[in-house]
Amino acid sequence: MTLKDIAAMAGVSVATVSYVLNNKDHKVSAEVAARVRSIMRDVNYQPNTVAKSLRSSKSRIIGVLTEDLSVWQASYIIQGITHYAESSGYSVVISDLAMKAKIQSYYDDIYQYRELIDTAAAKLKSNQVGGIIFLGMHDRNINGLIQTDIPVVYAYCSTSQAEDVQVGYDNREISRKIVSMLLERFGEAVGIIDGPIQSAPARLRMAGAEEAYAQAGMLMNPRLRGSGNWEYESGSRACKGMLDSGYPLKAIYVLNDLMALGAIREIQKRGLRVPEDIQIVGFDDMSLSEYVNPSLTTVRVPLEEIGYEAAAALAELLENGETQKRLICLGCELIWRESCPPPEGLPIVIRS
Amino acid sequence: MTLKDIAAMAGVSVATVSYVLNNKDHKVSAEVAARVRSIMRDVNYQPNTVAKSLRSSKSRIIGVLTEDLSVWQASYIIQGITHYAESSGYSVVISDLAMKAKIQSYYDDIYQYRELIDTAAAKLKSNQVGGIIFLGMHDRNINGLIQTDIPVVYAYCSTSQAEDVQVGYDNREISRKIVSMLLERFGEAVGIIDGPIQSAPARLRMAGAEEAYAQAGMLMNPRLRGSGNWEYESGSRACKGMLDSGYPLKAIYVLNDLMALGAIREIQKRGLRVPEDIQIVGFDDMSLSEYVNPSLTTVRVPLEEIGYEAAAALAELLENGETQKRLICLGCELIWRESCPPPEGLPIVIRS
DNA sequence: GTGAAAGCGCTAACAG
DNA sequence: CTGTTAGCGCTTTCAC
Repeated sequence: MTLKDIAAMAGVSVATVSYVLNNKDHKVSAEVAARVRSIMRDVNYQPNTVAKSLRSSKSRIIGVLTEDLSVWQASYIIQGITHYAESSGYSVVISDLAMKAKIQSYYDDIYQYRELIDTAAAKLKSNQVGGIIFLGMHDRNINGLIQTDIPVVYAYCSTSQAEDVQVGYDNREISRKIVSMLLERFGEAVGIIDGPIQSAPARLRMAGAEEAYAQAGMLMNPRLRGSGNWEYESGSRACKGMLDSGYPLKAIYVLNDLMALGAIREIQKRGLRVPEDIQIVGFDDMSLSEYVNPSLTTVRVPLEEIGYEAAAALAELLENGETQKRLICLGCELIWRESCPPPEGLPIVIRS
Repeated sequence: MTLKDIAAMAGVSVATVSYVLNNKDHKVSAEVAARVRSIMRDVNYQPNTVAKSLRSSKSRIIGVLTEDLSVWQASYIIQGITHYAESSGYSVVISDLAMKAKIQSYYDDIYQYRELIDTAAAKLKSNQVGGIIFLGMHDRNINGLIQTDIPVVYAYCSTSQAEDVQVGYDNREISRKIVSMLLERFGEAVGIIDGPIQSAPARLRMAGAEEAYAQAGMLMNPRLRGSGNWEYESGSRACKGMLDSGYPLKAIYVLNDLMALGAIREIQKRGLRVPEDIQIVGFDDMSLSEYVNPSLTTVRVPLEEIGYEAAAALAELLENGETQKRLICLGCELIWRESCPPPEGLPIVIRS
């Protein structure tokens, strides 16, 4: 079923049908438009978007380039992208670099990495995507890694190029608020488990924490500051160090949920209880953090919204050639659960 | 950069360039082919796949239609699909029904459901996908719900239409083996927490369990058989019922990880220990099941492989017009962890 | 072996 | 307002 068929059935030319299809109302009389439209509906006509974009050389296709599709955040972000796409007549094609499996130890081999990306971006382009949303694994800084002449939006990752449009979330402010709350309740007895030193989000979260200390006129006790690599075991280790230091410890802000679980395990291993003896706040709100024992108080990152906003920004770029929003920063929210119950039991809202 | 440009640079016609692009070796002399190829390489030529599929009216695009992208299994399966696609020159476009948010309580309103699917499938078709992989939420039976004239492969869901090609995993056999192992070790003191009655996989898992009982010449104690709705709370409830029955209980096979966590919580609440007092085996190997306390012994479903095989089957359908494999059933494996340690400490392999 | 040319389904001048 | 027409980049038949 093509434009031509519709045209024949309606007794008009293909041009006319094309006009009504594209809502060029001023080019076609109301009655003809109505007739054509009704025929389209009757035969359930679906325009061939491929031919359309071939001819008009502009496409309503969003390319999504993921560093690794299997990181748990990816599907939520992509759902946000498809949500926007479906509500705005875009379609989305996916390309997965599968970095975790492909380069593993070469993780820092920037050249191999660049080649992978270039190939994938080229393939995407040959599929006539109008632009690309790059979905990072969020730690690495991906300055200038993507070489292409179509618009790119960076989601859940960071670039330091000012002209890049990127959408992320507010690591710093939510951390400041959480640590403020913790300091107010537990004073000196607050610990922190940091992420890896190269991680941009970890640095931002620590900056927020330090701001909270400064505002409280307090100093961070270096013995109550551990550091991990985002993995479970490293959370246990860091927690062990803090516990062994002998300083009073009533609460720990752990910069991700996995390390928080590791920390909880270490605490419980020593016969201490969470939250009665030590409270724990994590970061990420992974899907199971609600179901562990004790359930985890943690920061929910607006993943779906990140995807949605990234798609919206790309669409704007595609349609207007530019965006105002270069740096979209979305707010997070603390989700109160058992590992750190809200003060006095009333769940005050902590949100950035 | 188009075929025409390449042709001009090589001093040949577009037809010739097209021949070498498509490796029609017998239609073009070796030297011309070599010259053209080197030019293509020099200018980094990327054929326009859209124009290609428009002209040849066959596409190397796989449409993935997900019932809900945010269920945790989806991203692994899709990674399998993209893995196959990338290694075989296909691209993949995604459409998400987002059923969880869109129809919620209308979950069983088959008509609204069908309309959603039809719309999505039509959109996919208008994007010129060659075929569709339908990614189910796995419980529902989706007989004849997809109406389209392009090939469809059903992944992680079930159809009872014999002519449909579907790829799933072996619920029954792995369950039989697990329950056999449990009966051998704990005799009468084995409980089971079932899934919802309408669930096809739950029925298969129960069938495997019953087979194990039959082979052992034993009968399932109805008081040690609970039933849930896959959710955490229902696992606690079912476990409570079994514990309250007063029958000796040394191990429970819980048909998914979430309910298994609920069951563990109930057990611990009563001051009993897992695995010392009661052992637990789950099903799914969700990403966090490794990190809960105690870590969960559970069944790993070959999600990536399901995606890969589904894509391979679709590709075969697209390229040959048919497949031998109508019903691809992949094996699962029991992952030994703390909640049910391997007998005698040596991790025997239980795999279907 | 190679090339000219028709046309996939659609858009957008341009002419009427 | 409506129709004619020339392509978008590519494949493929048919003639040379």
